[in-house]
Amino acid sequence: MGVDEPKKSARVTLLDVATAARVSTATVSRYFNNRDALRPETIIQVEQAINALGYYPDLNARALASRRPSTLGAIIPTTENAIFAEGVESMQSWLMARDIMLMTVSTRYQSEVEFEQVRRLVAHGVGGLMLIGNARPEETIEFIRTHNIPFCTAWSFQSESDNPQIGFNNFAAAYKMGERIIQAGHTAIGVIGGITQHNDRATDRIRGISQCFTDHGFPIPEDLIIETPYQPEESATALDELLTRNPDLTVIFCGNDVLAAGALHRAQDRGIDVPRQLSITGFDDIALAKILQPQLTTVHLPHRFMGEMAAQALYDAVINNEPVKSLEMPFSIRDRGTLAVIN
Amino acid sequence: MGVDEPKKSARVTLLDVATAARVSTATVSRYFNNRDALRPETIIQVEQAINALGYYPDLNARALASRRPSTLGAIIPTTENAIFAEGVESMQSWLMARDIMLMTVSTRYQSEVEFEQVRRLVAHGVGGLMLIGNARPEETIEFIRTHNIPFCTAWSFQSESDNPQIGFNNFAAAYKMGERIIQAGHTAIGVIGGITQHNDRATDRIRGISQCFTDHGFPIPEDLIIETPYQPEESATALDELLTRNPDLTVIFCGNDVLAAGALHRAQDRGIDVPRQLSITGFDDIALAKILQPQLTTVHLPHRFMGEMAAQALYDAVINNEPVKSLEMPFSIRDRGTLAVIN
DNA sequence: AAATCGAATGTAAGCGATTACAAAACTAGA
DNA sequence: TCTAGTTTTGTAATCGCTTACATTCGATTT
Repeated sequence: MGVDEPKKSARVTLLDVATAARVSTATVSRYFNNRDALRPETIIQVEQAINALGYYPDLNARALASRRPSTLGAIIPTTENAIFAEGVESMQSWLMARDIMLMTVSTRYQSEVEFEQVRRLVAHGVGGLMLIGNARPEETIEFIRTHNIPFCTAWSFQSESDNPQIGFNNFAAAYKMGERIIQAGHTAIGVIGGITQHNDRATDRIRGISQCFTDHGFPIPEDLIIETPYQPEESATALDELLTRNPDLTVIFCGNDVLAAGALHRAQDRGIDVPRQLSITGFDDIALAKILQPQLTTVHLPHRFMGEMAAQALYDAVINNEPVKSLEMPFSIRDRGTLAVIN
Repeated sequence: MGVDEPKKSARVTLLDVATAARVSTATVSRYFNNRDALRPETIIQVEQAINALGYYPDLNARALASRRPSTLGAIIPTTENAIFAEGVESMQSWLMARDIMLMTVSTRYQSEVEFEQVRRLVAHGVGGLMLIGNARPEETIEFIRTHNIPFCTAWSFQSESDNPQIGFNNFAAAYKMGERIIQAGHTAIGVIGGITQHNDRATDRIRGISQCFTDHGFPIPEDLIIETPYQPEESATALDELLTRNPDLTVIFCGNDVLAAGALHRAQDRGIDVPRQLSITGFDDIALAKILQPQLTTVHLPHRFMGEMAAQALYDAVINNEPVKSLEMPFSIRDRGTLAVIN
């Protein structure tokens, strides 16, 4: 280690590169943003200086000067639920390839904090925002609109909403699952759904299954629909309750896979054979669905793909100034081991 | 809506506030950064202007001007594993309360890309960096050190490493679990671990259990230690293999809970009673551990707490210029239903 | 009333980039 | 050779903020 080593390695700036390459800062900047405007020899000169100095641009400074943001934001309920974790992960990797960073924060299902998080993300300069679902106080969207920042909602697609949405129709998916269940011969159903307050996905799923059973002549009694937090223990308790209210239930529709896991677990604890004596259906098709025993019959959703699409939509909006375009994602039923055919 | 509404809401800047409050920009800046230096009346003036205009600071510009970063970075293997997802989530929320954003990216276990991600995060101006584990090419740490940015590694604590670490001793934890297993009367053990290449956690866990059994006089034959990716199906296959190689195994030590779930699942598929005929242990204590049937006996680790500590360590380093201090986290065994006492 | 001094505020130079606009260097055509 | 028209490069303002330094303002001291 020499004595004359720089102690505090000050940042290598554009100016340093320019000086070393004997050109102006504008030229170096062009090297990154408008290379075609440069003579080949100049390009080489600059390139050498960059390599020699180990320069890389300060993306924040660039964002400031160019008025073109270098980050996007995503606000999700929780990373604990793999569907969101996977979704933002694929957003992230799609965006990173384009030199955009994603800032992810989670509300942990405290919807009151979402607005504050929007503010913070905007203060941090995000050029676009992804939120989950459409259920929220108006002022949040208003704030975003006022500040003129592109956004979309995801994991939900509701024709009645005028937000740009990259999501799927939870109502339809639940309805579809209902049809499967009815086809399999079930009429006595119990429902364990997520908390519907401030959660349009949970709401639509419950609405979907209810509507389906009503349409087919088996309206579900109100007391056979229970809302619980997305935790296995809660769901287990709910199952007990449901079975108390109607011991003849042959199937439990669960609002997501975690809930289904809890119900399955409890059923097995009670010595109930799933699916022979009781069928259980899930929703989301997270990895867990295939780990459970028997494997869960559930609604498959393209979470990763959806994340990527959201990233793309936001990117196009932010970088190319296009309006954010909505996109309805497909869903499908994964028939596995927890839905039995009866008659 | 009126005609004279501002079409493109240009950003409200410090200058706007200053003008409105009839003070200089420096004064407004002081309102945020050095309020004590202001006369009470001035504070009120500025406050009113801020509220009237709905101003909030541009954190990137602030970072640029103050040379004090407003973001930290975290690079994790995957969000698919809840331990990391939870960890970064708690980092994030701890930091957000302090006006710092966390940029999280995942390598998806492709360790080659980590270096590139470090570069990108640094380009995006992160003031500090958290990496997972200590196994990586030297140049990565070298790069970080050269650029003088504080960092720590996490989820691993190795006395032999000189990285600042916020983690736990994987070796010791596995060793401890080994002692439990031996206490329970087992001597014929099989191991299903994660891929050890570029993964010191996986490595140390396997080393720990091996060393323990060796120390107690039951060295584990090499062919009874299998490495597989962290996926239930892989683990299931590994279990089959293990049982082929030695049908008399009474216990399987798994490198994490997902692996344990896969093994458990397969064992049950084969009609093996867990734990009566075969015990299985996990590692990490993720939510899944309690969903499984029977519930998993596993090593409990304070993932969220660890994330918070890492955030704190980095924060102190970045904001207060302290050196990053290491911290060894505790672990404990959660005795649940998959480890049986035999003979 | 003048001098002194600390507190409160203002001025203006950056931070590291981008980008109008201007200037210089080429290229071709006459 | 000179001029007009393109390319290529440079100059300098700007993005929104912080902060060293200078200035002003009062209150206190003499």
